Amino acid sequence: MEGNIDSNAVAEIFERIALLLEIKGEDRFKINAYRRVAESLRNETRDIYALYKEGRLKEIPGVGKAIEQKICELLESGKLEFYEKLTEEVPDKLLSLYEIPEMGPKRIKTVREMLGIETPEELERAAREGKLKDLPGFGPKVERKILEGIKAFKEKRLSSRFPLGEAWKYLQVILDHMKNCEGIIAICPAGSLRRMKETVGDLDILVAAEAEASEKITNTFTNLGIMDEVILSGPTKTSVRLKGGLQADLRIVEPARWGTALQYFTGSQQHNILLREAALKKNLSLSEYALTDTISGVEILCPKEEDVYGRLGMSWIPPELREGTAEIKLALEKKLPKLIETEDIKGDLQIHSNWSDGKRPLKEMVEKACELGRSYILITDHSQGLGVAKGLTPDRLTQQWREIDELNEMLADKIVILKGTEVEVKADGSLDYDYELLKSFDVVVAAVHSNLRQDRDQLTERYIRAISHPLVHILAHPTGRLFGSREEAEADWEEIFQTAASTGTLLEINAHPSRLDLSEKRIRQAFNLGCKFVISTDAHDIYEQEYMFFGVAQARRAWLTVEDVANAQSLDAFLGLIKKRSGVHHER
DNA sequence: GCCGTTTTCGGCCCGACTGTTTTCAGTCG
Repeated sequence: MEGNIDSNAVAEIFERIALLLEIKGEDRFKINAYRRVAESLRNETRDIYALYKEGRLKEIPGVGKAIEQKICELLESGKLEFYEKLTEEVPDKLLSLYEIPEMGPKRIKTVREMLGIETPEELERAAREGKLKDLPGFGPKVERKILEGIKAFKEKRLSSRFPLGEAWKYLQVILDHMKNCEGIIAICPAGSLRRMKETVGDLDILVAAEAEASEKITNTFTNLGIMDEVILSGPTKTSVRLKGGLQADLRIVEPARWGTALQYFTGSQQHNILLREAALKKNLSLSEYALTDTISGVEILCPKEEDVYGRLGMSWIPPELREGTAEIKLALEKKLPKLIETEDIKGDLQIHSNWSDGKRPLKEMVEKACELGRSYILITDHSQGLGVAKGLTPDRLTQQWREIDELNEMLADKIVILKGTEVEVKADGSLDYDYELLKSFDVVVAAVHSNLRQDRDQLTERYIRAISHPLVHILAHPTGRLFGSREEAEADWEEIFQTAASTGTLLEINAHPSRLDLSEKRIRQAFNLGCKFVISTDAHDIYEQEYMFFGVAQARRAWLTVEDVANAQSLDAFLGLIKKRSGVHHER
């Protein structure tokens, strides 16, 4: 059973401790230790209770004796005396002051000690009355910036992140706009977009160019059609706000320093910190400009990113793994897994046509799949009960199968079209087609679309019943989340994944950018419980079949390899996986 | 407070930018 404190909740406590210790003026290395553990815990996908019970908490990077004890205390009692003592000294309501731009630990400490300010409201009043500008470390400009910051804070304009798919569309517009600009030797996204994080804070774009070309490139960038305002612009760095609110940063570097610059701007911050620490152990100091020998002071330029990692004795680390977890250690040992790639995907296992709610005829969807080099696809139009999606009755299914047969004949040397369904899981966990009909599909994909707000136990039971059905091969977009409009359904995912593992039901990683479901954390959790996966586009239009790479990226972020993904196998191997499972269950 | 292919003690990423400064502190990524 999952407890009520998960690793995210523990991370939150340690993050708060770090921030409070900063205000208190504690040793900055101790503060970093807490911050690092918080970051590790946010990335931790193993069940923290299990680690605790097995005495393996120290496996979490950054957890030593003292922090291990604190985690134990939290898990046992739900409280932490150290934290409570700390907040007597430094009240935690001060933390909201960190939300205001320009307010860091030193200034928070100052306003508290000199003016007794503890909240944004009190800070705003003092700023309006002009009381801040005379404090040490403040001044008229800081005071004005703080007032502007509070305004943005109140209007909730700060720090909103964009779904990866949206940020990616903006990126395409920018790349398209820049592609004919003279002087660009290389251009590449960096930051969390390059790491394919499911949400993106801002768009970092790196350009390699000689210094003379900088002005022209900058001008091209700031003349973007989708640009709202230029925030700042210099010879090497330009920041703009795009219409819609996303910030985009352009950075121009000389080609000889491309490797270190791309490495630095890709991050994550935690990854960079650990990488730079590892560099220092080899007497090399790493910055975005170069590796510098700390003894001789000689600069080593790295034109390629591979050079940076290579010089540090590591294999190149895929951006999706650069979160400061275990990747640097494994790269040093040259033991990084070979991650799955989009080119490894042999078949797409969720495709809709205008037989149900897809926008295009079956034939066009199949032709696109051929063009993308798929060797098999599964047509998964909706089942009859999903009226809003023109779900198929048995009669219409028969007609559809006739068309599939014809297409299979016509395209026999190119692709195999499998007959499938995205069958509705009803509120009680039963399926929307009867057993006999289900048996006639090549592959059955089950999905929950309605009543996602059932109570937790009911919903869990419903999923388990569906997964345990002997004819269900794949569970589509398992948690039902939709970016910006629907959170993951509340259910006991650990139990559900355990059932999927024991029944051999494959879990879908839905590549559609509005879903990305399972999330990377859930993939990892399911993987640890022994599940296998498929990655499907859930395409409802031709072009959406190209979005496979979004799903593959999430799989990569969860460290999956070809072996973990059923549709990265040949058709025979894939069907073997499915048959084996059905066989086992038919014997019951 | 953590950590160890030079260390169980003595280290702990690096730089840009801004504004308040008289040589640098604070914030940010």
